[in-house]
Amino acid sequence: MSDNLIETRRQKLQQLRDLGIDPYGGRMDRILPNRMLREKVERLKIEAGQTSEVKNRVAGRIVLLRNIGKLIFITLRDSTGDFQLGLSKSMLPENEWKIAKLLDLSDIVVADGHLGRTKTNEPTLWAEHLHLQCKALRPPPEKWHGLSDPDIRYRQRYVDLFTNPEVMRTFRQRVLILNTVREYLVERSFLEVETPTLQPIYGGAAARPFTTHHNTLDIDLFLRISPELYLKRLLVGGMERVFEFSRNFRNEGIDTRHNPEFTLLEAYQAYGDYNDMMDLAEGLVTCCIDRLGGGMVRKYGEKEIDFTVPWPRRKYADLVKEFAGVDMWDSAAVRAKAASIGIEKKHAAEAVLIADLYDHFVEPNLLNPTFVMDWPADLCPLTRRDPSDPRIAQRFELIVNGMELANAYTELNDPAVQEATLRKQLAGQGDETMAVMDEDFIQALEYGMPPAGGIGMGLDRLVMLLTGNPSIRETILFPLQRPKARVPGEQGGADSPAGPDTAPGVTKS
RNA sequence: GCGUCGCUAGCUCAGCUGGUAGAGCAGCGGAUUCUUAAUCCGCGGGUCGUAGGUUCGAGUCCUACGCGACGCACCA
Repeated sequence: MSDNLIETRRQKLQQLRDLGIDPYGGRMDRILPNRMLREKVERLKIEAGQTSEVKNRVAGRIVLLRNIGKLIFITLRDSTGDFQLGLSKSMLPENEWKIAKLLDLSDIVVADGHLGRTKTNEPTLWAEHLHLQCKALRPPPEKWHGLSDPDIRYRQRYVDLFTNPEVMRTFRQRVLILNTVREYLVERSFLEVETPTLQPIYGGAAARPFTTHHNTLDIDLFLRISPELYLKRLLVGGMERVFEFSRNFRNEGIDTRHNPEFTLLEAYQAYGDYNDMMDLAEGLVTCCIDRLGGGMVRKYGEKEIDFTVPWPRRKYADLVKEFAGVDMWDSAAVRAKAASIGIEKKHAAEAVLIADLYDHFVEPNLLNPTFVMDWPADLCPLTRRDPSDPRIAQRFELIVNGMELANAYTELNDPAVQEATLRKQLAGQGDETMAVMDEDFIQALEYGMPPAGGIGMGLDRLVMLLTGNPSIRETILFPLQRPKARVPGEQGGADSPAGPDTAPGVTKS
């Protein structure tokens, strides 16, 4: 049936073998990335129709193939871009010309030859030798429209990456952003650390966890929802500045801003406070934008977001007053306003109602980066209270396009207050999946933690905003998808590769 | 979990108020030494997401289920 396309390629594979050619290639040195080849053609000032004497090697996947008989033009793609390869019957050894005639879209090749430009001025490597590096058995998607079905794009990201250059570009930019964040912090004496992903007690955020089990110890464990409590232990230990790129796992819904596993930057700075974290956030993001290029005013869908610093630092209460028209300390007004939008939780703490008003009226309306600071203390169990007003906690969220990009505190380092707020938090949440008190964390605080500022920044979301992608799934290489049911008897499939019963000893680690 | 929309060839998509499936690209055969989504001539390719139902007749209408996208809820 539909295996005709694959069967045809299998036959070509056999023809290649009959020619004495290994269709799966091997080691190749001195490969120049396509972007460098392009730059080189510019530097050599080669004119249309000319070919230089300099020899080069090109490698890539065939994404376009134009067969003109005794002349074949191939567009090769690598992660840096495309480059044209010219194959001429008169320039290739006889056997290699036979390979050329058996090439298909998606095959991977290496070629040696001279850089030049065609008569139509296209930078081209004219091949003297052609090396087949991998015969592709499956055909690529449509060459003009590419692969657009999001389902297939996410499940078969490998096809998405070599088919859609803008996808490759996003993930290369993600690498640049993460490297920039790392360098920025390392330059400022932050130590990059790794703390447990498997935790016997989870905390540091409010979310349902994934659970797992360790067989030998016979204990249940949780995949971390946050590294916060471990990083604070390091402050106690004397590491004054620490950060971690933390993969967090939250057993919650999936939408354009949430993936069950996501990457959070968490950083802590002893003797600092949340004002330092605002400076840090501005510095980090600005530095990333400088590296990416494109300026501080960036397109995001139909909108434009202005990242020019300094970003407004607004008080939570002022914003609630401005957008909801309510004094958040006026209990009756808060309840009335909440009721007016259909929020009527009889037993809800007042802080929860205030948060509902904020979520409804304020947050969606903040487009440009805005620090929302000084939150109601009852919403912030891990945050230091304002010395002059205990109702307020020294916390901010950084909001961009109505989305929480970062969350930061002046950290609470009073063990007595910490224990009290955590117990209050636990009491308010009757859900049996909620955390138990982390006694060791309290004990650590009793040994003494320096005052500190701490921040958590969603790196996937940062990549969304800076690359202009509307969904977090466009910034995560393999976002979670529900597995498709296998058709009995069908080989392969588009699912995630390894099942749970993968034989031991086959992994590299 | 709820709602809306979608699922037709390997890919991108048409297919009206029900009448028995189409295009482009890819593929196959042929021509072609400067193409750029190459071009020209010819050819093959489908369990219309799955299972039921209505009907003389279903890609089209109905029901259920599966998967996805978006929105809502959840995510302090």
